[in-house]
Amino acid sequence: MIMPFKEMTRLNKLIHEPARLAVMNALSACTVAEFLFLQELTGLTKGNLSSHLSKLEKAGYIHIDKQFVRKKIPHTTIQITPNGQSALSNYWQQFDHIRELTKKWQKKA
Amino acid sequence: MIMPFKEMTRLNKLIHEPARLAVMNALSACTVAEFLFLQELTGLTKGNLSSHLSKLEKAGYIHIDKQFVRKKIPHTTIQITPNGQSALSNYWQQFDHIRELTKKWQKKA
DNA sequence: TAATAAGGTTTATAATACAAACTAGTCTAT
DNA sequence: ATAGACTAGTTTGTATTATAAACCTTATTA
Repeated sequence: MIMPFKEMTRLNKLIHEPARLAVMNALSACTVAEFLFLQELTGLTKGNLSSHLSKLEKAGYIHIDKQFVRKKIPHTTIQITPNGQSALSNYWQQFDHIRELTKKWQKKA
Repeated sequence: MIMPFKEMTRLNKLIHEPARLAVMNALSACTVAEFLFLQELTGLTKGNLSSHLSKLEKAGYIHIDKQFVRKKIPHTTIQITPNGQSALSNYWQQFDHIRELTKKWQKKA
């Protein structure tokens, strides 16, 4: 019987963290999202959202575009990258697989 | 349309953390488990497992019983508590719910 | 009796999540 | 025209955390 527990401890933690999981899932359904939209969606504080976004960008999972409306007002838009999409779907695939095995293991044990 | 992203950021983090998620799921299928068995199951180092167990115990999710074989050799057994069982099943319920909503949102958006 | 092993715990450290404080510019009221 | 409040974020400080290294106690082996 294959046991899912080692796999569990090796989940992609960059994505697994709840705030980032929320952000990544939201972004995977949007072609593009604004900073404030993401903030409202997730309920995170600005500072917290900002630092999570930085981490995702550093990993190459999202692309952050800072534009200036009429060259003055900052307006940040965020997109998921192909890299980010595939990391997210890998995460879900792995998670679902683990969950299946876990359920089976529960019944056997 | 209900959006799951705020709920996501509020998942029970004590359980959500991968190492502890593994431990809790393993324990929920065992009436009782030994320390070394858990270590092998999860692949965690002793120190790491020990500190995760302490946190789960402090939360009342597990019960740790330290016995001494022939009054000499330590032999630690671990059980999930009713409290822990219900926290775990709440976690999965919430997680599955969130996942459902997420899938629907993906399709709509 | 020195060395190694078993079964853990404690300590040290590096990374993290988070919010408070800050920045830079705009808008409004007086 | 300038004080005050607002917008859209970023940076900084802090408290918590995950992790492994070092340690402890007893038993076993050489």
